[in-house]
Amino acid sequence: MARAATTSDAFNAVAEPRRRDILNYLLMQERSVNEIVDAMEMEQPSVSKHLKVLKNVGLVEARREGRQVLYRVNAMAIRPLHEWTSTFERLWKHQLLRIKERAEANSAQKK
Amino acid sequence: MARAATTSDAFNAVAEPRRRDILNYLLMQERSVNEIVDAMEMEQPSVSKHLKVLKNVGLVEARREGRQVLYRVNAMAIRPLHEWTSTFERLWKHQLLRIKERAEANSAQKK
DNA sequence: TTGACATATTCCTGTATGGGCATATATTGA
DNA sequence: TCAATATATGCCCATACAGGAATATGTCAA
Repeated sequence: MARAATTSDAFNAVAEPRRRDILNYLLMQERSVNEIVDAMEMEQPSVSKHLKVLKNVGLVEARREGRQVLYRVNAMAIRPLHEWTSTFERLWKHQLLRIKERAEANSAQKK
Repeated sequence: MARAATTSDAFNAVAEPRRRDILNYLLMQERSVNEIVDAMEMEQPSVSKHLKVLKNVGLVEARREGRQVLYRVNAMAIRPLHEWTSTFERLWKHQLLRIKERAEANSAQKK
């Protein structure tokens, strides 16, 4: 078996950096394909293909407006990622706390 | 160009479901390779390879204990994922709020 | 040193990728 | 209907996988 398809879930879809770039760009407002092309400095076919992947996993939605197609983020599709990472939040907070404690102990010692 | 290497960053590393499974399993405590093999029901070489990828991007750390090698999660490496997804948090909360409002308006109408 | 246990590495292969390029499809206005 | 604009799709190719099988490396105990 090869790697899981990019369209298999949001995790695989956002693994590609350019697709994260696109999502970041769409964060503020919906955009036409050409706006994305200009902003990302990518070839138009590339952008269309990335948008197709993002759409397949529900990370973006599209609507036609005349000749243009406007894409927008569907933030809900990012929630599973957020929730999965949150599972580890307690761990790194604990880790940060220990780092902080150590730093304080260190500076106290230097006095 | 092909897909980015699984070892290029945490995003690519956790795109693989089995690797997320392993991280989930390591969440509670550090584990030897064989413990992971048993729990995940995967072949030992597979587990070792996944662990190598995870280690390459800093998602796990290892220490030798006699014949065994014990792996543990390095939660800090998951933070970038968490922070990136957090960027979209406002959006889905807004979306959830609107859904809630609509539901309430609907039930009020039915009265 | 040797054998047994634990883990890592190598080789193989089918598969899906992302970019570049050309071209198809869709929509509008004349 | 035709040309122009906007977007999507198809094809090619080099690449990197993930799993399976075999084997190498490392560590301990006798």
